[in-house]
Amino acid sequence: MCFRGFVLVLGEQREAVRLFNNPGAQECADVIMSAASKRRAVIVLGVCEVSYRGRTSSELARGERLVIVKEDGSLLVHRTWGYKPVNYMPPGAMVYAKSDSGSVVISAKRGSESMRVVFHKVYLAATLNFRDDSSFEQKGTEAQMRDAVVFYPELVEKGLRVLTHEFQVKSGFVDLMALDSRGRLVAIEFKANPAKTADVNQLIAYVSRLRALSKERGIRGVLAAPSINKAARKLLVDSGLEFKRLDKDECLRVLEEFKPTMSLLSFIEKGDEHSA
Amino acid sequence: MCFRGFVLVLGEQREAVRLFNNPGAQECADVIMSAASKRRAVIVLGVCEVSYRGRTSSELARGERLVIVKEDGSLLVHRTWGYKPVNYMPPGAMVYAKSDSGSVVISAKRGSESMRVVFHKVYLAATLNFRDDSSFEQKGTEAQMRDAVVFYPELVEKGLRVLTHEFQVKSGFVDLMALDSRGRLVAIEFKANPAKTADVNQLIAYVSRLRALSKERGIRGVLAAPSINKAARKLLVDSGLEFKRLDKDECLRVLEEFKPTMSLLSFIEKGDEHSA
DNA sequence: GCCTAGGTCCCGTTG
DNA sequence: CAACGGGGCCTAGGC
Repeated sequence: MCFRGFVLVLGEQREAVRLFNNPGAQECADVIMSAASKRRAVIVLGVCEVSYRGRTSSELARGERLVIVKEDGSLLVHRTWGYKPVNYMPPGAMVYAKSDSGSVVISAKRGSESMRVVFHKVYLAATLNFRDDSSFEQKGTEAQMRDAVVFYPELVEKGLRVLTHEFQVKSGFVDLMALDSRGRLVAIEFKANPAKTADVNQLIAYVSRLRALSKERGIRGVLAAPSINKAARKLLVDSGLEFKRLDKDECLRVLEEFKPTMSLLSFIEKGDEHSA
Repeated sequence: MCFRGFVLVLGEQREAVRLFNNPGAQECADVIMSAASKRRAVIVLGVCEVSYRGRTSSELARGERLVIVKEDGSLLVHRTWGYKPVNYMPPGAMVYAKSDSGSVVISAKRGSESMRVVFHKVYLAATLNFRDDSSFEQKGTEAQMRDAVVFYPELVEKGLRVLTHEFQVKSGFVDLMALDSRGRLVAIEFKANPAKTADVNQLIAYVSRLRALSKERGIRGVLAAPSINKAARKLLVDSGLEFKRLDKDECLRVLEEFKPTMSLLSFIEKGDEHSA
């Protein structure tokens, strides 16, 4: 069965998808421009080639691909394999489409970068009038590990008192500054993933900076992560720093437990802001 | 105009795209499973919710989205904005689809990670039988900058002689080792992008390692990049290291010029391998 | 605007 | 297999 050259409207109460089957070059360009003006996304399936000039430059010869023009100006060229788009523009690009001697030319500009997709044949174009206002909730991030320790410092060690977070030193930001039970400063760096040498280097830089600042020799550095690789552990220990295994799930349990308190705290903080 | 419930085949000589308009849950699941068995990509437009468990965990409530199931098992859930998929599985996932009480459930597993997309309504499914064997060529990478300097060391400075590249020290690999006109060792670190403090830290680690190894105090460290940010430059200079501006385009010109020589060299190297 | 750091980073390369 | 570094990284948050 092969139908050609008509438009389909899909969606029950509303026109969520409008399909253009085997559109001509001019029609396809019009569809893209019209969607862009209404801030709607478009997908295009067909035979194209792509060139990019900007941070590097690249050429992609003719092939069949899926192109997505999104409502924020991002532009993705996907092959039928691979996580990443083979070519793209991040959000914020100005996207234009025109017909040029039988081809559809989509060009995108963003600062000093530019991209050009030339479609020699378009099998299908579809404009998307999508509703999607759901929030995306994620659990188990590095920030949440840090929050868990703020609320329950014993996750790292007994007697720990939290001083501040995101403490700025010359070489960056220390995730958490605390005092241990013997009154020594502790710089804590959290990693949600197995700690690597780069993470240790980061902690080394922070602690050496802190030691330079305070002349206090007793400053401790703790790398808190679910695990640490061998080379990293050796470098850590050789540098006089410590590793503390911190389980993501345990952190999440703590956060769940402290949720009421957290809400209360956030209420109090807001109150302070008003009275300040 | 509103057509419902038929299949469309697009593509001139070949069935490049097969469209399923408003498919039922069972039909859609079958389409996905059949495409998976033939290693073909599928796109699905419709109303879905997504959950993910793995390195973190996430929930995405109901909304209209584009889902791409690729032939290598990667699975992307795209909203109508943003460069990145809101949920995804990288290549290598096992993807299954089934119909469950009127919904299409797509599940993907990959090691300890799993993802589940439930479509409450599918507007459109399309299987892609795409041909795309074009190579993707990119110019202006860090490796190419290094190669340019190997062939024309004067890009960094007069009288420089290249010794080796990717020289391993404890803290990593020095991009390029060379001797300057006065016989001093030079460690060169290339960056294709504006150099940051992290890059300087890397070079500091390398040079201090080299100095420890050779006891030679005259070892120089050079950071070669198109530009360097202020803080990084200060850290660099304070650490007794040097910055050399290296233009990407200039490097590319050099590579173009030396292309004949490079081919010759590669031929000779191959010959060496055979004779070795 | 720059800069810093996280990411379900992905991805290739190498030991 | 793990480990390491690059990426047109992208993205969020500070300043």
